[in-house]
Amino acid sequence: MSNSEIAGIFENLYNILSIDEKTKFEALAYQRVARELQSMPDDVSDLYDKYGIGGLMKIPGVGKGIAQHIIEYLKTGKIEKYEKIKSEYPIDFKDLFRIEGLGPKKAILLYKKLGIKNLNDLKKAAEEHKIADIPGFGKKSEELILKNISMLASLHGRILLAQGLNEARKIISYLTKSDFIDRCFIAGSTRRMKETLGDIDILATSKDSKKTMDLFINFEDARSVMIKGETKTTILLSTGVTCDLRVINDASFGAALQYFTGSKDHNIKIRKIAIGNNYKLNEYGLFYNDSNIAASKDEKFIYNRLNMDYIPPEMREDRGEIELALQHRIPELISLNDIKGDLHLHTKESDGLNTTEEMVNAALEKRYEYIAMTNHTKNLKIAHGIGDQDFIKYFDTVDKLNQKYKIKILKGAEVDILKDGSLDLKDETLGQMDCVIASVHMNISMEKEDMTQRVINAIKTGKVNILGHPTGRLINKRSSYEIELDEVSKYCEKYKTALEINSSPERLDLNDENILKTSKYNVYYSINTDSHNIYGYDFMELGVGTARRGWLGKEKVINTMDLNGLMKFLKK
DNA sequence: GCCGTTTTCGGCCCGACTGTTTTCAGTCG
Repeated sequence: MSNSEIAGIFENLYNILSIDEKTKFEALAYQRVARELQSMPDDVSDLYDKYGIGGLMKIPGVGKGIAQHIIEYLKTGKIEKYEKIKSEYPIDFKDLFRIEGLGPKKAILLYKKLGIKNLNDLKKAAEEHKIADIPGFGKKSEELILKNISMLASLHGRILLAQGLNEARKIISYLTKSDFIDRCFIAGSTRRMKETLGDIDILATSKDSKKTMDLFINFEDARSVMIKGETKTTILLSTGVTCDLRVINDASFGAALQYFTGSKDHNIKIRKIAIGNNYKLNEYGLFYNDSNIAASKDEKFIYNRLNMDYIPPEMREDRGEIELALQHRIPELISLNDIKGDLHLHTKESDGLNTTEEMVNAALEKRYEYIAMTNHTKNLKIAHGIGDQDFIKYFDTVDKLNQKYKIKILKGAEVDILKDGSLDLKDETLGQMDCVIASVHMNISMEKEDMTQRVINAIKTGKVNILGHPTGRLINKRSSYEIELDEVSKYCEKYKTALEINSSPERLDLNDENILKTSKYNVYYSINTDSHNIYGYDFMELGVGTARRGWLGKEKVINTMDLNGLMKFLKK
């Protein structure tokens, strides 16, 4: 993967070039490409191999010059321009930037004055009280640096979406109990349903912003106050992430929600379009000749005034959605209400915590039309996977419950895909099932070609309805196994195997990028929770959010079908 | 260095907060 390495180089070029007035715009160009490279699903080296320099120049922000730099890196592992500048400023910017309030200019000043290259150097200099004397710094900044360094150890970096949503909702219910706060909404990456969050953004309208901020800093999970102002306050939560509260006038609500939802790249582009139409867009409104025309209503008016379709928050990543909106081609995305059942559930029979009947009752509360019981198979001993005989016996239980309850309980399994791609149950057993999920759980470190073939072999058995968590990644813990999803998708199309969007908080697998990638093919998806207890059903919103980030409509998702439609799809 | 619903040259998002200043620069999102 060359993308992140090259992005790192361009990021540093930005840092160094941005301090000089003469090169600050050139710096921006490098920064833009750095960000583009990091969010791009395709590897630049593949792109160059396949399409040459023209392929590289298709990347937004990449012109001839930067394309040449990328090629130079791919061929030699170095970029001469950067090597030269780096020898002048051998600074570990990434390390230093972990300190809040340190940016390129201050970092370079610290290097010039004190030779500081990294956090270690910085810590030493601060402890020796050398920082305060440097122009632009002072006693307070020295203290802040020391405080931030000691705090770094306890920061967790990015938290899972599920955690963030939880925390955000807790804050909102805390704030809205007061009588001076009117509206209170989740914004930022949480609203965009990003799989991990670096911070939490909350937006509130209030009659009394001072009182609101005072209330906010007294929230029970607040560990410390980082910034406190009239309109913006930042606290550090005990989970290790920060939470921003912005208080705005009710009259600016729509514009503010648009602005604070982001993403940054999306907003920059939208604001440029506004300028192109002689408007000015900021968090207070959409202005034409200094008169505010579309601020107080909801966000939709802003997009519509710019001659665009409304763009759902989950799509706002500058991945082509703006161009689509300008052509009025924003698709109708799936929503949580479209889901008619959950097709990946575990019970006590393998490693679940609840009985089948308890799981059925919980599904009834969700008003589901159907669910599928899909326990692990014998290969997965750690999860108490069960064998053919036990499945046959278990299906009697399911038959009885089907008599008793007004919900269709499908017989199924999450069958292991063995090393050679065969399935971990006999054909006769699989033949008695309504819904077969096949997943890779063991021997996950294989060469890309072998893993791809393994999964394709499983699909080619013709018994697999759903490919479970297709890449096997665990967020913040384990990267996906090597697999070529393009190839897999072709077979999914041919054998009517749906790709799972596993909604379990740590999985979210397929993720948004892989959904975008595979939806080029005529494949279906199944959004499942992989619940191991009755509370797991609630994770469905994470999977639906991920599907929305992958631009999916409900017509592509099999568990939005009614029971008849679903059974037709599952029939092999 | 890149880019163009006017542009192949002249722009490049924009406002809040902080700490350093004595009117502002740097950072952040």
